[in-house]
Amino acid sequence: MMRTVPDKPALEGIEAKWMERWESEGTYRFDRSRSREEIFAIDTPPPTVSGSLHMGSVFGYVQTDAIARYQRMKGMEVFYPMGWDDNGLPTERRVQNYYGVRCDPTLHYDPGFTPPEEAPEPPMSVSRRNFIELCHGLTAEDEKVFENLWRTLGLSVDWAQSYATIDEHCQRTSQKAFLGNLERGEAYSQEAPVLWDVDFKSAVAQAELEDRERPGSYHRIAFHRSDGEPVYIETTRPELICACVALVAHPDDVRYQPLLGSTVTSPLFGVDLPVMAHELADPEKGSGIAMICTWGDTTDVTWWREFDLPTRAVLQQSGRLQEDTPEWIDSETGRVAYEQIAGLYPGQAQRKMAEMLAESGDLDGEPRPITHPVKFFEKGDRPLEIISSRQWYIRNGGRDEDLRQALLARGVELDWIPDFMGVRYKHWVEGLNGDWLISRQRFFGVSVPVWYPIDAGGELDFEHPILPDQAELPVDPTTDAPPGYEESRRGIPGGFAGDPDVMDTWATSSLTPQIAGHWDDDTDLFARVFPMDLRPQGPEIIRTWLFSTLLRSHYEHGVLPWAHASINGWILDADRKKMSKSRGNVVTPIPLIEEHGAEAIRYWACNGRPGTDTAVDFGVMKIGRRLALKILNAARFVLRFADDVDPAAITEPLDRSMLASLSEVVAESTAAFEKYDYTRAIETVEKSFWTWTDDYLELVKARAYDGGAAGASAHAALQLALGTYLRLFAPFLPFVTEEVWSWWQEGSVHRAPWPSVAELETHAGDPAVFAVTSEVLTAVRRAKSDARASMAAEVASVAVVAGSESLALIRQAEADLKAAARAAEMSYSEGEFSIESVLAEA
RNA sequence: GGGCGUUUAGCUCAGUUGGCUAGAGCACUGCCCUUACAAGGCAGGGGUCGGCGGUUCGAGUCCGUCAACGCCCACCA
Repeated sequence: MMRTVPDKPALEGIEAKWMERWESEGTYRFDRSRSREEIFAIDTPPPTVSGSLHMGSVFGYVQTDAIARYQRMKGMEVFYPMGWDDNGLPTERRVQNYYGVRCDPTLHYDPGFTPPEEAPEPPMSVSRRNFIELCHGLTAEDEKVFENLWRTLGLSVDWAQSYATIDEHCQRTSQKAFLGNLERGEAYSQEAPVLWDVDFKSAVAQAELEDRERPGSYHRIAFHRSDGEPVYIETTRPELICACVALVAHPDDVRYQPLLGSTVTSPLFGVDLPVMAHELADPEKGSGIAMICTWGDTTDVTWWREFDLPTRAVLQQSGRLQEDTPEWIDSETGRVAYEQIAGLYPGQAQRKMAEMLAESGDLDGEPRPITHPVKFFEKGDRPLEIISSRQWYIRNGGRDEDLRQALLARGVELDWIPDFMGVRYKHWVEGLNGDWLISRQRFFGVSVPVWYPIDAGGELDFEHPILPDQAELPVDPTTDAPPGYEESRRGIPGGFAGDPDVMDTWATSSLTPQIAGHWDDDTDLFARVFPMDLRPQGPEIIRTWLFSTLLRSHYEHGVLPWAHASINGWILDADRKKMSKSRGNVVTPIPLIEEHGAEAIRYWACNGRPGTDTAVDFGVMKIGRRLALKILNAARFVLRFADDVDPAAITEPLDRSMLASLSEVVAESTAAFEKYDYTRAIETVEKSFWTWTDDYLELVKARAYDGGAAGASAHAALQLALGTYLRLFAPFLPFVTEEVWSWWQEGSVHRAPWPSVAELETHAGDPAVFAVTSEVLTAVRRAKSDARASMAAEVASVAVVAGSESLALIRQAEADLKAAARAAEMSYSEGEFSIESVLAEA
């Protein structure tokens, strides 16, 4: 092959060049003819495309790519698809803000609709179908931005395998899996209290909650015993007194023991309430006795369940108190009081209640401001309320000890990288307190694929849902008629009603192995890639994505979805603060790539260990760029000599010694990669490479220029080493290694075989020759540096004092050493190691 | 309140089953245009390994404890 080494090698332009070449040559195309044992399958996280690009996106994906590239060179066929998570609330929210629209499912589809140039204020209402079309359009744009980023970074994904969680294939997979869960009794619907976001008007799941510290006020309020004596409770939610069903105190609390089993009446409303005893009532909190409402918090739900208390729900899905006076408030004064707060939001109602209670004398003192944790939907802006509603659930072990134990066992079976991440999974599963709520009262998602019969009285029969035919999937029950019904029977007695809900994003993305592997329509492919090898992901979604994927696989296939889970760390800014939009310290990757180059960004990412928080560090990126440049320049030197080299010509002890060291590096790097320890791998290779360029290249330079048999040995050794280093660096620095490889080798370095000890060992000698020779060279350099002389300064003599074994090693490389040190004479004597260099007169 | 992780040079980090004077890069200092590389090279200074206590012939490495920071979880009266 013609060798084409540029005169002035540069990094500029090579990224774009190889990005295109890899695509056109199908370098990373997956070959599905290979058997399962020959395939390495990766369950890539589908990024939320409506989210912003940030360094966290870059970090984990590059690390995974390094592993993928290693596996590919090792000879595995790598199944490395990319998905986009476009389904769900984040997209809806982005579309609402971007176009200034809101979805109103009661409107009819407008085929000619185009959104206004400027987002209108207030937002305009559009039909469900128009809204969904806007979602599809915007996510398609967002996906292009992400794909461009991934390509720029050099991710070796097979773009032919891409999927999007809202596409038809994903919807079909998601609905099929749901119907399987339903058939086996793993999914069910139930009318129950749920955590409700009043802005999104949707239920949310336990995994999507977060606590936020919020200001509140303790109101000390009198309830009344039958003898007229007050019983004071302290509450932050006086507006829920109208929904109170009981009071509760600790059974051992002597203050309230006399009250247990008696009845008190609520202030203003005059409702009779029993006083109960429960261990969860904390004598230290407030006055030690609390009111139970339906429902102010999750403890209320617990008490309500355990005591089988009546349901007195007043909060509506809108977040307002209901307009009509509840029937349990049956006194005239009670009704008058309720009318004051009817239809208000909780905050307004609370202020009104405080006024009314002060007036009636039931408020003791002023409300006392406090700060307390309040449950929020992680993407929400207002506190969650608890309301009663019918929702779909998948059993997850939260209410079934056997299942919980089985899922904990799966967590133990999984290989966690790093190990301690398994603990997070364990604690999450142990802490589950309810089944997984998967239905959402939203629009841009996969429909819950069921309909309900409507009886003659107009009531929906939720116990006997009508299911679709498999062949019809995916279905949208809000527009499609169920099997055996005409569309005209929708919503009428004796007809049917479609379930209006969609499934949560996680209900679909928990099936990424099944989606990517085409479980529903390509059993041959699925058998070749499933169970997968690796799930790389962030730590914050262990409780969601990892857990739910494991659960679905456990149900559907009875196995772990993958053998290994690699959890990356957090990205921190220079001040070691976690990056977040609210802090305003997010660093976006595109400008960084433009400034430092993709290789530099990759180098930074590959130096972040799994599970270890990593700071964005421009210094590290700079080093990566320097390394890439060094590879170019070193290669230019190596390849300036003979075109045809013969490895059999490698006879010089120094050359054979260098190759022996390199062989150790190959072994160490391979062992590290086998343990998914890519940082160890790059570290080992990099350290060795710098020694190679700084010492070995300097030592053999003169001999290489001189030629002859000794020169031929150097030429061959240099090329053998270069070819090895390029392959060792290829997983990390794919562009520069490919560029140099193309100067003198056929094919892609990324499809070249991973270096082996076997290919080097026949040319390897004693690694100590190179090591000790380097030491002597360093000592001579130090002498020159101390003398403030140029490294090119002539040295009259170098006196080496060392042990006899070391002396013997050094003598083997004497000629190289003299040339590199510019030394006229070398002398040797036995003793404590020391080097004495006498510089020649200037 | 519970759990996990981190704490090593000014900065970012290595330090693999406990073993010679604790390492790298950046930054800093000095020298050097040496025909692969000046967006470079060579050399150098710099740390009582968060505190305390313990095990051991020997501890950055193991155990206990405390502290700071980060993250996760927790029943919000």
